[in-house]
Amino acid sequence: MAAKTTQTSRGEQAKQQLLESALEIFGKLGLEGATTRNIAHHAKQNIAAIAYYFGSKEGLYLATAQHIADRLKAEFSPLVASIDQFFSTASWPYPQDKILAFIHQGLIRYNRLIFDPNSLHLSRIISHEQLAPTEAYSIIHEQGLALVYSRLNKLIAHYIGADEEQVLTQIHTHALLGEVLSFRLSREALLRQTGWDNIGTQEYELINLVLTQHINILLNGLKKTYRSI
Amino acid sequence: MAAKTTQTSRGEQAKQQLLESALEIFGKLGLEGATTRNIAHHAKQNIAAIAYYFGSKEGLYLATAQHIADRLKAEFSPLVASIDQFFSTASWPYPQDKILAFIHQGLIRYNRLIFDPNSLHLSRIISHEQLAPTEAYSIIHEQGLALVYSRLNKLIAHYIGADEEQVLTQIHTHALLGEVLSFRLSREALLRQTGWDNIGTQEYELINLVLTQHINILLNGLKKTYRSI
DNA sequence: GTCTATAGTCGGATAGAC
DNA sequence: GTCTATCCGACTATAGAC
Repeated sequence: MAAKTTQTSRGEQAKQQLLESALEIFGKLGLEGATTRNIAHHAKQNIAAIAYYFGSKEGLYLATAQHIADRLKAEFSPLVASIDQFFSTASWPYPQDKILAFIHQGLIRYNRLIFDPNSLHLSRIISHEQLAPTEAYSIIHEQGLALVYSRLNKLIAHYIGADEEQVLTQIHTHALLGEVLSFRLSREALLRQTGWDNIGTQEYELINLVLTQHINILLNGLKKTYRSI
Repeated sequence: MAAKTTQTSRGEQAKQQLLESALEIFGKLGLEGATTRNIAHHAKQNIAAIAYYFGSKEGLYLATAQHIADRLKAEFSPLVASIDQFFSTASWPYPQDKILAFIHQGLIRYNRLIFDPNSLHLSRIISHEQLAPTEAYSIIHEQGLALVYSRLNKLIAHYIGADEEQVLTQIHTHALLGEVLSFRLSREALLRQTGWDNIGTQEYELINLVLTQHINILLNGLKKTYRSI
């Protein structure tokens, strides 16, 4: 039994290492660019292990997508839970300052995730999938991104006084989230224009400052527009 | 001489067709995913033609980047020229409504370019390069994107009353441009959240409407902030 | 369960015919 | 200048030893 435990845990460990290396190397090189040799070598496992544990390169890629979805869920579920609780316990009209605080928390947490060195590869893969969606995108979106999008959209709708079901409202939400994402997705352009050679703590703080300001200006501006209708 | 002209033009045509196919296929599949066989076949040329005209697959990729930079230049140089002329002929304080109009023109033109079916592959390659920059990104940025970024930044600085050299100002510019880009870069997320199955004319108009509104709210909000300092 | 050796496939580049 | 045929390297997947 001791032997079995050791073997099982060794297998588990091999799987974990393969997954983490896959995250990194798929992130850097994309599905096509990455090779199973490369991933196996980086994970200090032999090439056959990938076929054994994940069936194929594709299987490993999908497992990586599931891993990303799980990470997103873990990262946002506490916030999502407290937002859901807020809406189910607070009574209408919901306190506006509380709603605004939730929106800030959500977007700032998104921004932090994006630049967290431990999650860098994660956002690379998500971006790749946005550009050229495969089956993996469904996993990531439905189990991960959609959580954040829908809550953020609901919060924004209630703050500016719009209908959360309306497409126009969803576009507002998308645009706002786009501000956050642009710092990751157009990272290279940002670096060149600012002359930065990296986005470290200082740069991150500046970005956060600007984002916070933009969120306030935009949401309060939209609120006025919707009120006046 | 007639023969020579014919041959030259045939060669030119082959080069052009290869370039256009490369744009499309590199855009769809990325540098790694695309194959020279695929590109040559799509261009109705033989495989050896790529090596002959562009030296290698890499050479073709760089030529594609140059092609993109040229397209960007062609698309924006009239606007850039009139902006430069505006700043050199108008006297301080520059008429604010004129500046705002230029900003709208720039961003809306950017948005149009992004969704123009003829330019779709172009923005795909740019996005790929933002995620994993190669030598090609330098060509695209320095000869194409930087033109737009710098003029837009100058306009925004003058409108909100900030210093165009300041990093903070550049971050404002980046965030604003990010709103536009997000509709392309996070296209898949947008489609899923709105339930759209494509971004056609109607959807494009809605996006434009929201963008225009956001630009006005944000810039006027920032203007107040900077005034009050 | 784990690993090595290899089969089978495909892609980029090139030699040489026309 | 243009094209076909082919080489060589690299990749995924698998068969079979341990």
